[in-house]
Amino acid sequence: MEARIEKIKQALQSQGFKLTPQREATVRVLLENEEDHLSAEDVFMLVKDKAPEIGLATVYRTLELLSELHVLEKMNFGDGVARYDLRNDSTHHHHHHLICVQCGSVDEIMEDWLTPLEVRLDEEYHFQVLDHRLDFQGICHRCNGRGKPAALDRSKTHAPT
Amino acid sequence: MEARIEKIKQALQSQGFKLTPQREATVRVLLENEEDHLSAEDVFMLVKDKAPEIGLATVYRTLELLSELHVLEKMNFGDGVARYDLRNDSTHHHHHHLICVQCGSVDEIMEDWLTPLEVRLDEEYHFQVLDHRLDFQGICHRCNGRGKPAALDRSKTHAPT
DNA sequence: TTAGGTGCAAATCTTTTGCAGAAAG
DNA sequence: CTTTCTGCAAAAGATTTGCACCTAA
Repeated sequence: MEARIEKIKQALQSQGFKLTPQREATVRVLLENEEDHLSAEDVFMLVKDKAPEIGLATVYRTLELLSELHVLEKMNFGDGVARYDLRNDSTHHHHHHLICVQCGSVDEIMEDWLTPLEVRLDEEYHFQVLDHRLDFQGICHRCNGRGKPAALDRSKTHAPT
Repeated sequence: MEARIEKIKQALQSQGFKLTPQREATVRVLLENEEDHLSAEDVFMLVKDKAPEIGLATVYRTLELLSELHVLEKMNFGDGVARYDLRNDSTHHHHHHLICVQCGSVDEIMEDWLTPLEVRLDEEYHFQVLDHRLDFQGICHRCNGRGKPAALDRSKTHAPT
């Protein structure tokens, strides 16, 4: 935990930004809720517990800044709010989501299934892939009663609102 | 063109809705700009040429209604506005987008590359896929100077704003 | 002391909604 | 007539911005 904060601190400082108490509180909230896909409002309410004087605008500015530094990923599941996801270290981050149309949950798959496709894109479409995102809409294991699959054991979940 | 409007009219009427002049003008704009991914505002401005008295709220209501009828697909590329895409007939629609981080263009791939993955999702993740969406961020053929690939000849493009 | 940061409130932008009147079956 | 639909204006909700003050190298 501390090591990851230190790393984020360095990412900020390398670009001339500071890890202020407000930013640190925000980062801690993100680290503590890494399994979820929090919205700015979610983060704001959680940060208020640690630093009640913080303003919503500061949270937005922090999330925006961390997104630009590629510490966070800003994403949109179509529910009207942006959600943010910490990127794991320096390794490629793969965004494969299982979005349940019934309960609204979002599970995240940690495997990368797209490398072969990226090769094809380069060769057949002359497109140089920098990042990707893959979302599936459907019925999750909770709603279809088939039980939790072993493959999801290391997944992140964003519970429905 | 007329045949497709007739089909949409039937989709509306089968659910007790009418193809009003405003809705028809909206649908015609969508048909005439099928290669683009228009926002509600885009559609509104184009519809005004045909029917200057139309209100923005009507456009929003029409787009929402057509999305619910699965005539349109509502999507979000992270630029702050919802964009709409006509679905092709009754066949499955595959949403594979090449989003250029440099010029902002969005090309659409019409192939479906994900069927094998959907099988795996069912078997390994107990997730029943209803729909999917795959976005790649990167540098497009226009920006990297490698020329237009033959594979893109039947693609849709949403030009940068 | 100087650039970066913050909180607050106001502003902006997209989208939705209430309402009274219009259109269609 | 009764339901659906429309335009307008107002409202709502998310995000951004202007500004005066603050805080660290």
